[in-house]
Amino acid sequence: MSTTNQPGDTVQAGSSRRAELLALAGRLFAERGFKSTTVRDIADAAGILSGSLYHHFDSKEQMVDEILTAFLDDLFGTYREIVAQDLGPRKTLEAAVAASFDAIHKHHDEVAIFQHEAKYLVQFPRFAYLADRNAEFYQLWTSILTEGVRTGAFRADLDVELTYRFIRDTVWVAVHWYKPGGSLTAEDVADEYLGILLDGIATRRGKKPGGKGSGSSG
Amino acid sequence: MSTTNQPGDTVQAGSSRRAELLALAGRLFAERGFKSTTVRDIADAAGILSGSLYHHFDSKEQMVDEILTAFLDDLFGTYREIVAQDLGPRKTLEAAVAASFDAIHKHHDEVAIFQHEAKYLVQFPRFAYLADRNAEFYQLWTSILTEGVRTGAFRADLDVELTYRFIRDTVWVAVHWYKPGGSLTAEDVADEYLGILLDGIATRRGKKPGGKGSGSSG
DNA sequence: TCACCTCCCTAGCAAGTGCTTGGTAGCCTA
DNA sequence: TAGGCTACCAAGCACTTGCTAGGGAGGTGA
Repeated sequence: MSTTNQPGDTVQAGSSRRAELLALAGRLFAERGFKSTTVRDIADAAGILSGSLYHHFDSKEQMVDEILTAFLDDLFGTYREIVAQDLGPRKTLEAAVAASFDAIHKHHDEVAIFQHEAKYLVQFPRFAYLADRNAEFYQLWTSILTEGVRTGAFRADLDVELTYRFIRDTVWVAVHWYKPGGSLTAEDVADEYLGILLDGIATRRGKKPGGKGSGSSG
Repeated sequence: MSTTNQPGDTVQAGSSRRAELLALAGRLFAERGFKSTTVRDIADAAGILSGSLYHHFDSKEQMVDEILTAFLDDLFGTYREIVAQDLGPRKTLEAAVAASFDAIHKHHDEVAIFQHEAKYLVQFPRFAYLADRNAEFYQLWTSILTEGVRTGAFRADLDVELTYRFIRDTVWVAVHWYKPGGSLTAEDVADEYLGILLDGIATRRGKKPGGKGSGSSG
């Protein structure tokens, strides 16, 4: 796209009406899924006809693309800031978890879309960047965990790969039940989760740390 | 449906061809989602035409209904057996987690379908039973946790509601990455997860002396 | 031989899909 | 007052969707 509109071009990204439509589309994509949301659904929600959407966007794909790109740029910017602060493994993990729950709070629809649609969308060349983001995400968390094991902040017998998956999943899947504006703030949830993740739910009973979970303690 | 087939009825549930088709449909529903899987996709996978599916099934909905019903009957049967054994909170939790990962191993597609489609399907009267199952699931886990807090097996300051969500989510979302036949068995994964859930990933430092970490940073 | 069964095919319908085309009303600027 | 802009509508195209109607091949039992 050139810097000035050519006749027939869709509207510039700055338009406020465009932003409204994107937000509406995001809400529906998050609720019903990308494929299951029709352009007529989006248009109905906006009070216009489906064809009119194509004044603003080239395609339905472009809508979800813009939503995800903006969100991921923002989220990974935050992650990089956290890592750059060099807080040590434990504090870095705490900050990254908090930032993730904060993202669920502030960008609820976007997180839901990313979580549900990335696997499907990434197969299309247009969305190849989603794979890069996933790789960066993996790198971020596993290096925190590995460093923590090295320094002794985290248990030496930790399976970093599995722990990464558990953290990733638990954090993002919270988008299913976390409601912005509910009684629990994102901070509350992050604190409670970090409590479980770092120290576990069991009480200490003279049990040796580092043992596998199935030790007898009736 | 009556006990004998009427002309025009679909085939009885016992047919082996029918079971094959159900398994194929389950695989596709799990991979692409229920709405995004077309009857032509299923028929293609089976090497027949889409219309021929309607010899075996009344509708696409019936397919997913049968898949979910059979799976949930099986899963909740297992849960009830565990609870009936009265093992105490910690062992009950361990057994329930293990049973859940085992379900992911043995009924991978079904778990994926349940996890992704329940929220959408439950809005239709036919699938109202999904809400009952969710309620039973909630009851199962929160009573284990509450009992554990009462007996002192779990931390007194535990937020049972939140902890329930974390456990539920982490367990089921593993269906995304757990591959039956991979290097990790469902038991391995369950053990590792229980290790994190019960004792946390952090080494003991602030709480009690005796951990090997020396408090290097933050 | 015949009815009846399972399993599948051919052909197609009505509704819904993303998207396109040509046009219009109102606003702003020179 | 002409020209260009934004935002939309009306109509419809090519295709996909779940599902249906009617039929036929091959097997089974009486």
